[in-house]
Amino acid sequence: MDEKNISGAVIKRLPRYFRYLGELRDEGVERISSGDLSVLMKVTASQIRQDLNQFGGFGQQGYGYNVSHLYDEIGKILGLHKKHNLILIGAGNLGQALANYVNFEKRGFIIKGIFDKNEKIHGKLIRDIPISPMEEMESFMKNNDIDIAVLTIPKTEAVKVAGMLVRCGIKGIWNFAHVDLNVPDNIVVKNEHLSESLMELSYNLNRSVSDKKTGG
Amino acid sequence: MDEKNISGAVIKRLPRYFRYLGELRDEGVERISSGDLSVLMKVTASQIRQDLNQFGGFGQQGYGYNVSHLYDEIGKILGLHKKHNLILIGAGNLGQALANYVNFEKRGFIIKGIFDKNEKIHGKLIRDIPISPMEEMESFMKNNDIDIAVLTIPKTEAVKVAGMLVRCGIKGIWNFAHVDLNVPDNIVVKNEHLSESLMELSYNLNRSVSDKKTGG
DNA sequence: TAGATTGTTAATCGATTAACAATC
DNA sequence: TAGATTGTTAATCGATTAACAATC
Repeated sequence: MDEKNISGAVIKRLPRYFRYLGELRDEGVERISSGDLSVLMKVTASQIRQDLNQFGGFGQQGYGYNVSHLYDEIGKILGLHKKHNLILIGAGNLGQALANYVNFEKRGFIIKGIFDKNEKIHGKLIRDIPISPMEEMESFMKNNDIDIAVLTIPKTEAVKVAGMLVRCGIKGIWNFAHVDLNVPDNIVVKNEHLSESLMELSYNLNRSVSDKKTGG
Repeated sequence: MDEKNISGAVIKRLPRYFRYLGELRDEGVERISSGDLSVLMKVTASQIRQDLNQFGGFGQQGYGYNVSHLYDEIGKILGLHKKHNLILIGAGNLGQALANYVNFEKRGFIIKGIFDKNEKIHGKLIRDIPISPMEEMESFMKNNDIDIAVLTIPKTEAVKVAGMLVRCGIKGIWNFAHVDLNVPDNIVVKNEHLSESLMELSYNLNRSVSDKKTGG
């Protein structure tokens, strides 16, 4: 809404800038130039300046960028100054791993509820949050201002559950199921297709040294 | 080695083609045109033809593509016809989740060893594989023809362990630690920075409907 | 053969990099 | 002021889409 249309390529790079700036800030570095940052991050200085300027002039000629200020600004752009309430659907191994990951909470992503259809684990606590039956999801969402659902269930169920979430007014879905969810355009889906990542890695393994190019 | 230089953008799309073709094959579909596949996958037919032609003429004018054959060919391109031996380093929640994920094994990614520095869990079995101390990693790698290491340890340790892996002759690293590993050019690193994904999702949540664009 | 659909070239679009005037 | 470094425009490079001749 506030900014002009920013390309997805730029957005994907913001969290990495955020990470490097956070580390610099923690090391007590006050200012940095696009040139120095480009060496650190192994990207071009031109790209850094171009990217940051999509959002306004955070730098100053002859000086560079104030690390702490730029860090805060990128945080705001990414929406990290706001709290996001999440629910986790699917309390299997992966779901539990994500629920236990404290760093999300530090960034304002708060897991409010955990749901699973397996009644044997209902009531079990994960970081003080009880695992609840799927049937309770709908009313829970109404009462808890949930923005994001994390889907860590098999693909066969994911499509159905995504439909339920949409009806309950979810805004974003972080999808770990290996299936493409078909949801309305105003709902943000971020797929985490780990097996596709591994296949990409596999492809690159078989290339010659010079061809290789991976990372992200 | 065999193919000319293929762009990373194309490679990233191959696993998704592979998935759709696998599903079509399982449904008994024998052939499909780029046009029909483009509708299914929500990409342009032109892109499909362009992508596939990087690797040779898999189709036939007036007919389309043979689903089963194309599936096999893409599998080969991705290196899925070969077995890959993996080790998992870090048997915390996420590591255990990945180790328990059977589908990797189905695609030829076999976890041979699991290592963790926490001695309390040494000897514990995950899918019949005992968790071993880090000290045994080096000799294990020598005796077991390991291609890929899955790094599910905190970022503070990941850099150090990556160095060890390089010295042991690892070919690829699937890195879940939130840090950029600094390894020689001939080693393939695929980063899985989940928190950066979540930030990207967060950014898109705050955009207006029309701006939004996410997915992969 | 006629129709369908590929393989491939050309056109367009978008993203990255280079260059430099503005300015702190 | 002189030097440094941004913000921004222009040039380049790469990726996507359109178009159509080749051909099954």
